[in-house]
Amino acid sequence: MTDIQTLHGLTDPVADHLGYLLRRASLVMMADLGSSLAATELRPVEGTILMLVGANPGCTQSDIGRALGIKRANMVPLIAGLCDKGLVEKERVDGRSQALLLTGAGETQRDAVVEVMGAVEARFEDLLKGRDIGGLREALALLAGQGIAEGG
Amino acid sequence: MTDIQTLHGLTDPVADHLGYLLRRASLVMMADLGSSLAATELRPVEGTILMLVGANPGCTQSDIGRALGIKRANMVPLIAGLCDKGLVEKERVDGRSQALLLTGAGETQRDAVVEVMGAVEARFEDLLKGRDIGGLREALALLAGQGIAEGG
DNA sequence: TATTGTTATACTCTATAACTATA
DNA sequence: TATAGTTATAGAGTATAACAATA
Repeated sequence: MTDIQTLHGLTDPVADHLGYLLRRASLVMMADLGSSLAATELRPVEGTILMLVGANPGCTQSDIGRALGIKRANMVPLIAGLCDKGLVEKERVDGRSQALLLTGAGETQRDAVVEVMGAVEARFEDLLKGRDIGGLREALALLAGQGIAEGG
Repeated sequence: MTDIQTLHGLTDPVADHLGYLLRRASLVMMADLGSSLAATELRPVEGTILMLVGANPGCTQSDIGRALGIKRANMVPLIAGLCDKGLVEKERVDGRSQALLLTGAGETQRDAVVEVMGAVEARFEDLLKGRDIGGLREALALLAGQGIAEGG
C-alpha cells in the first residue's frame, strides 16, 4: 500500500495513490480524445455538448451546464461557438429560456463525435482486456458520485 | 455498454464512458484533496512536490517537472513559492543546476501533507470496500502509462 | 424570490518561444 | 549540442459578482 516507486529516475512516493493514478489516467484519456477529435475541429467538451443536445432536444444551456458541472456564465461562449459553427440552434420557448437543438450539420458532427469517442473507448477497453471493466466502471462511478464534480 | 443514463434530469449518453467517468472521479478526488489540504495552505501540486523533494533530496526542479509532467518554465514559480514559504532550499551544485532540499519547516509540512493524503486515500478506499482496489490501481496505472501525461 | 442568459473580470494551469549560462 | 533555469506571454478552464428579463 505504501510501495515507493520510481518515475523518470526519481523515487515517487505518490505513484500508488489512487488520486494521483486517477488524475494521470484521466489526463491520458483526455489527451487521446482531444487528438482523436482533431479532425472534427471540436474539443472534448464541445463534442460532449453535441451528444447531450442530440439526446435531449429542447434542453437549455443551463441544463447542459448542470449535467456537465459547467457554470452558467461559462456555458455562454461554449454554446455561442457551436451556434457560430452552425451546429446548434437556439429557439425561444420562454421569455428567458432557449431550447437547444442540433442543426442538420450538428447531427452529422454529433455522429462523427460518437464514432470517435466509441473508437477511443474501444482502444482503452482493449488495453484492459481480461480485467473487470464493469467493476472498474462501477468503482469510478462510485468515486465520481462522492462530490459535485465541477469543471465539465 | 451503451446504457444511456440520466444526470440532473437529462439523458446522458456519455455517463458510461470510461474517459468521462475517469475525469469526473479524478475531479472529485482532487477537490477533496484540495479542501483537505486547506489547513496546510498548500495546493495538491505543492504538497506533491514537498513529498518528492523529501524522497529525493538533491534532485533538481527539472527532475520534479519530468516526474509530474510539468514543464520547466512552469516549475519556476512553483519552486519559488515553496522557497518563499521557507519550505524548500536551493543549493548550487553545478553552474546550471540547483539541488533541492527540504528545510526543517519543509519536513514538518511534508509530514502534514503525507498525513492528509493518507487520510483522503483511506476515506476513498473505504468507499470501495469489498472491491478489488489492487486491480483498480493496476488498471489505472495501465491507462496512465499509455501516454506521457502532462499537467502535474 | 428564484431562474435564464449575459457581461466583465480574475485567477489558475498549461504551452511556446526565446534567452543565459553552463556541460 | 543538449541541459538547467529563467522570462514573457498567450490560451484554456474555471470562479465570482452583478445585471436585465422573466417565471
